[in-house]
Amino acid sequence: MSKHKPNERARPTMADVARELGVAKITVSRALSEQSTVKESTRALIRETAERMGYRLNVSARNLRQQRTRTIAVVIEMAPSHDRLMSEPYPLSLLGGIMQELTAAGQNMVLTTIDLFAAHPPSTDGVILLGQGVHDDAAAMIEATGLPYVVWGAAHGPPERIVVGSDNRDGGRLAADYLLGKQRTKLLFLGETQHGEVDDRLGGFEAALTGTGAAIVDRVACAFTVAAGREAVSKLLERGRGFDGIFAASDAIAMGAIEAVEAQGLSVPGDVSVVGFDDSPGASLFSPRLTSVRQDWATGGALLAQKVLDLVSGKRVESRAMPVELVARES
Amino acid sequence: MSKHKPNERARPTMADVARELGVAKITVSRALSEQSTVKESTRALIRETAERMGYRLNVSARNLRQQRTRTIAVVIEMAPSHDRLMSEPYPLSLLGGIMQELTAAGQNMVLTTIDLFAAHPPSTDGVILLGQGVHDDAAAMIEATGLPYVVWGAAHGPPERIVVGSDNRDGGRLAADYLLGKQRTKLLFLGETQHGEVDDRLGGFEAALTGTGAAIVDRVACAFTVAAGREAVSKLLERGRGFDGIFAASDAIAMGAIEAVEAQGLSVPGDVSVVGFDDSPGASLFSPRLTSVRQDWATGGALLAQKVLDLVSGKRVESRAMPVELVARES
DNA sequence: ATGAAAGCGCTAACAA
DNA sequence: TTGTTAGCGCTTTCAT
Repeated sequence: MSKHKPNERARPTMADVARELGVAKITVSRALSEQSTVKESTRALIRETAERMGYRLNVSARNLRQQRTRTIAVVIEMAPSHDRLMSEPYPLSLLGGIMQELTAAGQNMVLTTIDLFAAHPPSTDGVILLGQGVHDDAAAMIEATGLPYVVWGAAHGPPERIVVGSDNRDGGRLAADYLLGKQRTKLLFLGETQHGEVDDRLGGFEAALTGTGAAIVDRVACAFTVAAGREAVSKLLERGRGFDGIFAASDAIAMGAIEAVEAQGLSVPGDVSVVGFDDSPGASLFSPRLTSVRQDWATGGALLAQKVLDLVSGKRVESRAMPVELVARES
Repeated sequence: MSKHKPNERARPTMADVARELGVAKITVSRALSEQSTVKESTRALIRETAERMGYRLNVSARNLRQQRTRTIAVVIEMAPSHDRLMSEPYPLSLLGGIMQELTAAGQNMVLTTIDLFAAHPPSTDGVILLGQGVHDDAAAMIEATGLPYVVWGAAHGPPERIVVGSDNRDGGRLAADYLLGKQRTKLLFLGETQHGEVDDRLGGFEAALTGTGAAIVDRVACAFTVAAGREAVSKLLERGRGFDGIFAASDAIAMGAIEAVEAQGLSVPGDVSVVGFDDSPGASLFSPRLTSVRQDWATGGALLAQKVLDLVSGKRVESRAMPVELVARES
């Protein structure tokens, strides 16, 4: 019958299904997308025939025709790994929140690194960027694509950029209040302030300290890992203990710091009080159980997703800082 | 000049760039994909012009024309969340291994749930499925798409299905050997054996016990959470302690079990020895530090990615069970 | 080294 | 309720 193609191995297209039934392919299109303008009996027939022939929609073709992809890119700065699980600033639960929301909206999510995104841009309608990168370079790269995008992090960029993040300044304040409540006066800050969010944490911490008698006696730039925290504090302790309280920019750093303190025969919280950040899963498992500032990752992720989808559909959108909460435990 | 379109707001296409320079659009295409058949000077000119005009490749159009998407779908069974971080059978590091490998191959990754995949199939060349689902239903659904796919889990399905997973039977054996070495003889197994991987763990555990004088005295189906582990063991202990060793299908379950044991005034490992599974990040933080069977997630993820890409490019591919390792700690 | 024509598979717009 | 026509933006094929 079909003189066009001698029955190749390839999968059938709408044209094939249409020819089989003697209808126009637009009718097949309408039927399979359940449009009510097609008679229900016709729809059923087409559905069955398509099924029987093994027909599958070619998503690329539809994306091209409709000029949209129902896909959002989530761009992270580096690949996750086992030893970074707890220390990563952007954990699985942030992704979970994003995914939940995108899924509910029927949107797919392509997960990619900043490098891959630059080299092989995927086909997407919008972008969620987790972390601006040092000096905003990641955000600038995304901006250049012209796609709608939102960022997780600190609002240090241009004011028109949509940013969702925790209220890191307030997190710093909470940490300060906790340490002040423990009568700590000589405080140590551990964290890399090149990172906008960490800078905000330090800012809020300092602000809450002014006029209290307590003060920051030292600050050490420090990666988000247990090892980095341990090393930083070990070095400091070699020249004697000049502090009685620590605010660490992540729980991993805090754990490393505590290990270093205890390695000197000192006790936490006896000699030194410690506050971490993130309330990671390990915080309540660690010994001593870690006091930490909790971020609401899941809600943050959901907000990111909502906002980027709103941007895609042309709505106006605003930045948002999410409240944080101090979880007081033993440290 | 351009009489076709009165300079719309839309982004320029290759045709626009071509018209601007008075060349054919195919030349623009060739130049931008750096084909050596185009004179270098022409290439440079086209590159600059495209850049100046803000040209961006339309990936959907290319995907349609080339009949491939450079994208692999990773299908998970449910969205990750904070409280599941440690207990999930498929953690971030598995994803990390997949991502690393796909990224290196210039492939994008779309992360999706089984439901979303069914409702809105993304445009992909292949699928990595994490977990077959109960009764294989997830795998069957993927199979029906006709796309090349590989599965993480246990090789309980049809033999032609490509499966990558840990050697769970050997993991069970290692757990048995450890408990036997601690002179434990009345053993408890905690885990949901509907789950193929867990079933293999139990199988290897039982096999290693035969003819040793030790035996399984009880087994409880149990979700992958701390709470489920705690509850299962609490219930058992209400009628007295009939066991002196526990093999739990995950570290989270093991932690819950230990909490329940200690809540009765018993000690781990004094009265009861416990082996977990996964060696999750919390295992070494927990008190007592948890003995656990470690899976090599990152390598597993990398293998999954390699194999699905091989399938996509028509190569022959085989299933693979990865070695596991017992990490002996305090429990 | 460059170009012209064709068409990937789908759906919007406009008939009938 | 169904059909016709056109075209999304790109790259393959075949010419020049």
